[in-house]
Order: sequence, then structure tokens, then C-alpha cells
Amino acid sequence: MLKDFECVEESYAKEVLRERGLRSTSQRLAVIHVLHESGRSLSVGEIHEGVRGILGGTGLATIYRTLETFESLGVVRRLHFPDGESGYAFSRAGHAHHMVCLTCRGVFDFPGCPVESFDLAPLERTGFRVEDHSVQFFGRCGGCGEAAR
Amino acid sequence: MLKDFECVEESYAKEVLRERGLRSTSQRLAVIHVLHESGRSLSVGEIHEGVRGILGGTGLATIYRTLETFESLGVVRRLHFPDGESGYAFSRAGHAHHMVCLTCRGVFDFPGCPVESFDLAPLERTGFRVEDHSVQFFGRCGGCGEAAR
DNA sequence: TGGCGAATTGAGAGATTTTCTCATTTAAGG
DNA sequence: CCTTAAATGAGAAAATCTCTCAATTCGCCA
Repeated sequence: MLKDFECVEESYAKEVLRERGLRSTSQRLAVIHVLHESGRSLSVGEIHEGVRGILGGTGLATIYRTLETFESLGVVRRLHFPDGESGYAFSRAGHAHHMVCLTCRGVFDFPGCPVESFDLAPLERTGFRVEDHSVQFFGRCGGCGEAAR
Repeated sequence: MLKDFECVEESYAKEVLRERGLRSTSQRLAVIHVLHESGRSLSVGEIHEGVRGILGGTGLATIYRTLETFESLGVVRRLHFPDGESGYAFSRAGHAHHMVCLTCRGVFDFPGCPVESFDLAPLERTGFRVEDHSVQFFGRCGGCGEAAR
């Protein structure tokens, strides 16, 4: 099952799962498939629906468990929108930031990192030790920006 | 009531409320008071508890409504932690970014903005129009960093 | 200062979201 | 194949958030 849809994202997820001694179940791969295929960030409900469309009776708990697993593996990322909503998006592990379209919820990677060239010294002089950061841009993607005119 | 505790943060909140034609109720001021006094970000439950400590029987719905109001006014900000939890923190309106201590959930402003000196051109060349951004640093504040040793 | 009208609140019901449990299924190594 | 532990499904339970409406309170104006 799912063989016809297999994509790099799925093989990548499989690899990460294997590395950690976790199983590549059809449910897990379907979540990746749905997320990647949509190209945007999806709510838990949308993911559940999408997975059901492929596999049939998948439990909601499985979706939650899967998202949690993938997030801890860095394969999926949870995004929070200014309006309070949130969604999950596929994301290659490692250091990645995103631009998010406020209209279609599309998620795009962008090159570089604003924090890299930012001087943390004055900040750390306060005694704060920076361990991580998050950067996100919100706006309208090409398609949605045009449609608005 | 609350007169004894009045602080700049409360006067500031009052002013913003008046500007928008909203009322300065004791519940709203108590939320600001609790948030500011704690110096860290608090969950809805913690805020509810704190306000009840000052005013007595305050409804949970009021806390939610108040936080929503203040967030739309830019007086309070909702923060999302890497562990999935979230909390609210006092925040002067305008462009402010935060450092958040992962141990005590303390919130500190930091000077400058990494995005200001970041070249958005290559990003916008993709057709994406940036409207907003968010930047956060996570780590350990002075106190918590030391305690860990 | 007292009264009026509209905004705000309290309380609890209701909706939604997330977690948990445990019997059953299934992936993956031998 | 077979075995074994990991993972899932289903639904109950818990947690979180929203809504409704009568009662209260703020802020304005006389």
C-alpha cells in the first residue's frame, strides 16, 4: 500500500524512523504523504481526514501520537499562526525557518537565517544563555497575493 | 481596589483600553497585575488562580476574554514553547521580541531585531510578500543557568 | 453625586481538543 | 514463517476553550 505514492519525503521519514529504532507503519507514512502533498500546514483534523482517505479507519489518537513522534524527530513542525490557530507542516530536520502564507497556510522554506548574523553578545551579557531560536515570516504567497487584487 | 498595587503597567493598560473605548475593569487590571508581578509567562490556569487570589470568584471565561482583548491590543502576548505548552506574558505594544527561559518561563525583552538587517529581497523574489515576523530566543536565564551547575 | 445605558462579567452548560487505556494488530529481526 | 515488542483503534475520560444570558459595573452626563 502507498507504494504508488512513495516520494522522497517518505523515504526520508522511513530512514529517520529506522535510525531511531521506530517502525515505518502505513499510518506514519500516510501522515507524511498527506502533509507533503498538501504543501501547506494542516490542522490535526485535516491530517486525520487525509489519512483516512488513504487508509480508512485510522484513529485520531494515532494522528496525535504520530505528529508527536515526528515532531520530536524534527520531521514535522508545529506552526502557530497569529490568529491563534496552529498546524503541522513537513520539515526536513535541521535548522530550517519558514515563511507562512496567512491566506492559504502554505509553508515555504527560506534561505539563510537572520539570527546567524545577529550579535548575541549584549543579550548574553545579561546572563541569559541562548540555546535555540525560532524565526517565522508571515505574509501572502505569490498566488494569494495576486488573488487579492 | 488594587490601588495599592497600581504600577506603570496597569496605567499603561488603562490608557490603551481608554483609547479604544474599552472599560478598565478590576478583572482586566488584575490580569495585568498578575502577569507583570510574576515576571514570567503564565498559563491561563495560573492567571485565573492569580486573579482569584486578588478579586475572588472571577470566571474563567473572563480570563479568556481578557487575554484575547489584551492580545489584540498588543498589551499581552501569547508565547509557544518548544514543548508544546503556551503561556501569556505582558508586553508593551509595538515591535518587541522576547527571550524565554525554558526553566522558569521567565520572559525578557531584548534589544534590536535580527530581521531588521536581514535581506528580504531574495525571499520576496519568490512572490511572497512579508507582512509580519516573529523571533524568539529560548534558553536559560542567569538564575536558572547557575542553578543547573 | 446619582442615575442611565451599554459594556462586561459569572456561572455553568456545551463544544472542542487532547490524552489515556487496553485488547488487537502488525512490523521487523531471526 | 514465527516471535515479540511496538504500534494502532475505539471509545472513554480529561482538559481546554467557547457560548449564553441574567446580573453587575463602568463611565458618561446631568
